[in-house]
Amino acid sequence: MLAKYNPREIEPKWQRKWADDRLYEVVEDPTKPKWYALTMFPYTSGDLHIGHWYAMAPSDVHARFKRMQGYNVLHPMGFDAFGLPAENAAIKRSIHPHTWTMQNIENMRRQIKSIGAIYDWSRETITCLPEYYKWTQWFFIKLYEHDLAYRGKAPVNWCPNCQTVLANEQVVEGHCERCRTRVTHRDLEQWFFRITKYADELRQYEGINWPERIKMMQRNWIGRSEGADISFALDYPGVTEKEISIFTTRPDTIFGVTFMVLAPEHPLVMKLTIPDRKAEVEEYIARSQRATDIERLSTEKEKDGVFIGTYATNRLNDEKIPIWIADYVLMSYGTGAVMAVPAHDERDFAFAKKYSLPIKIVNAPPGWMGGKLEAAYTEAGVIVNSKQFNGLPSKAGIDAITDYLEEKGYGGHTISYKLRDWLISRQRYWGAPIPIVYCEKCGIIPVPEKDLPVLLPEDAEFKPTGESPLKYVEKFVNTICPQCSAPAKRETDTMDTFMCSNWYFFRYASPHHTSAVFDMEKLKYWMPVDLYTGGAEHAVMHLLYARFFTKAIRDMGLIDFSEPFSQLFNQGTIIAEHQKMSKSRGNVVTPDEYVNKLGADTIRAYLMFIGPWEHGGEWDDSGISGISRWLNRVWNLVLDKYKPKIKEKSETEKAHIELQRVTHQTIHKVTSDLERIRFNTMLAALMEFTNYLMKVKKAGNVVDSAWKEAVAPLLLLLAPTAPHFTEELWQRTGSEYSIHNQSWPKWDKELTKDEEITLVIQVNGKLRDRFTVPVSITEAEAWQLALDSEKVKPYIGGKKIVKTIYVPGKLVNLVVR
RNA sequence: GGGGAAGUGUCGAAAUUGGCAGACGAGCUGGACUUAGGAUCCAGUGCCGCAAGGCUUGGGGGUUCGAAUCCCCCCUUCCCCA
Repeated sequence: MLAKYNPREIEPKWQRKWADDRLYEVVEDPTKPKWYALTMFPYTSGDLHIGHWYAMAPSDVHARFKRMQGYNVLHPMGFDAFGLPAENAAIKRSIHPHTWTMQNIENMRRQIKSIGAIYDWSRETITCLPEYYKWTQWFFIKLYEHDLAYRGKAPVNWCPNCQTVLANEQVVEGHCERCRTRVTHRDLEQWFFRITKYADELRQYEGINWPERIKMMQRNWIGRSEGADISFALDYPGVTEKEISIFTTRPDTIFGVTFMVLAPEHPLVMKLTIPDRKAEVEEYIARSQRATDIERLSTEKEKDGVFIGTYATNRLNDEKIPIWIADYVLMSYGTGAVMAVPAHDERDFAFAKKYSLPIKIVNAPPGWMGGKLEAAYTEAGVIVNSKQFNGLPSKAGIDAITDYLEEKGYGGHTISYKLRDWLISRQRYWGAPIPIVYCEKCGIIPVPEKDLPVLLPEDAEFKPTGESPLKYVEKFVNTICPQCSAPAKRETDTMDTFMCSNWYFFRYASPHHTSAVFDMEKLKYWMPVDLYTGGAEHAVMHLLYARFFTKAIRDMGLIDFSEPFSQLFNQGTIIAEHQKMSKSRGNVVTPDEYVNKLGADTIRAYLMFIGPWEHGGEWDDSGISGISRWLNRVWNLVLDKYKPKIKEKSETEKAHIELQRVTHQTIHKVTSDLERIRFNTMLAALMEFTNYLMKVKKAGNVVDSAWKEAVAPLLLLLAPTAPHFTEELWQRTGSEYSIHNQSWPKWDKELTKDEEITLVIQVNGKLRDRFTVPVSITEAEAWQLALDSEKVKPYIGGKKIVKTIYVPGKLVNLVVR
């Protein structure tokens, strides 16, 4: 009686053996080509769901494939362990964030191990441990020393009811996530990284293989636009500012300015508002704070605003123009002020119509006779009503007018980005403390390297106060100045967790190195990452920050490459009940019960089979039995003894050649699908191969050695997908341990060649007949076949053949009339 | 609103990139075997039609001998926007 496939028994057995043998521990080996395969490390939320498997299992399959191809493969795993949920758990359930996080890691590590991946656990990296965040702090200081970190004022989300600062993700449609109170803003002194310095370089993707989609998203995020800064004169009693600066991409239309619009939160608004408009302006500002940026920028929403009662002067024609505020101008973009040219901007046009503001045409559309415009004319035209610039095409006008402004000192060429400097201060406990000391005498002093890490004190209060909990830990705050030894205070904000995930992939190269941030030799061997896989939700922030960081430390001379991830691949999202899986929605699908019932190998294969990896999709376990059945068939196919019905080789020639051909075609197909990251079709090919082998087995028409030559590749090709299953079969068929140390099968191109093809006969492009013919068929023979076909004759009888098309190996097409 | 991706059987999806539409699975329908199982094996399964045959890749138009694939317009869904 044949032993049954029992994953519950064999999976833990092999996992134990692989761990005992340290099969997947990896060391630098200059004799082998390296392959660094990285999956985005998970946040320590507590438990793993099927979405984590979807990220980890297929990438492990690819890494295993590379390993069998002879690469020295680094495939590490770790945990993104700092962050707000740990602190919320502390507040809600009185459990210390450290305890909560480490417990979660324990659980998640156990769950991840059940996948059966080749993770080298000796390299595990956890961002909330001092041995890691010491170096996060070290990098902060490097950035500070290179003028890439600075302090500045920035608004934070503030809940007046909870009296606390809120992270963006805690603000839901303008309200506090916890108490539903309307969120307001407050200015705080905070730390920034000067990512904008790299804005232009970050738009370039030379030498890296990234999805167009992600590059597009990053470029949009950076949002470069060329234009001009132009200052308008101000003269308002009691206000020291004598000018106001705007950014525009259309300086060629400056003579058409009929009003100016400031963002409601522009610092000059309250200073410039005349007394009897104050109430109205204040009310508008309050109202605009409720809208999100997306709502404010929507062209569907009717533009509204308020005149603040003051005028600015257009220095090019000395016209006085009224200053308005409107929420379609954002403080965060450009200078927070725009010159409004209603004739040539859609939003300005709508605004001018609504408030009956003048519309002055300065850029004439082709054939314009001086009449009024029905809508804003935003295309290129010819400059009119603009003094000495009249007659210039608008494109040339942009330069001419900007040059003139520059000459007069009223402004000049500039490039504006949507990208803002990266605010990294968090008024939170559970993060890496910013290693800075404030001394009354010496000012801002970075903590010296020898004093790192600045440890998070264990005994902080996590009650929401609106300030960092660290502020109330006296032992932490009070220190001495590293420079003059006078009493001083520590910075109490912690760093954004994106700073931790910014560089973890560097750490895996030498995770336990203590004398420096990296072991340079090892770093040089492994970096950059050859294939980085993860969800598209990190398209901008994490991936952009990691690129910025890499370029920044390159410029410090720490490394000599510019891009951390040579290839990027985004898998899709697994959803459940038509929504993203999340604890709060209660639709989390846990893999544990599936592992228990069906085994990891089945789930690995199923996740890859449901569709292209980049698609993701609804979790639906109804199809999983197809994989189960298939693996059971393979199990029986391999273990149930093959009984050839023939003895002499000559009899078997034709069947043997065909078996070889199918085998080699399968090797070719599986290899190229793995290379292209098309796991679903790879599995379909393996299933077809299995079906074919079942037929051969039933027929018994090849000799035993030929059979074995086909079964071995089947197991090897399946090994990355079903590592435990194939290891067991490999052993049971008496082969040498471990299957995972075997070489990837190679195909012989000669053997893959078909002897016969299907020749398709078309008439006027429509299929009329088909023949199985030898590949060697000549064009003349093909035509003979077509013309003699009984099925074709009725379609050509009595008609004239006007054209013939012959596609060798595929079809003939007769065009008749 | 802007930017992006995608629409193919009952369902998940294939189609080596302009050349046999629906591979491989799921489901369903028959059948075989039966120590009655949600097991295994065999056959069938896009739609209309008794058939010959016709129709069919969200809808409409176009290019081409030939279009799921390329171009234009429209519709729908999903993703991203500190």
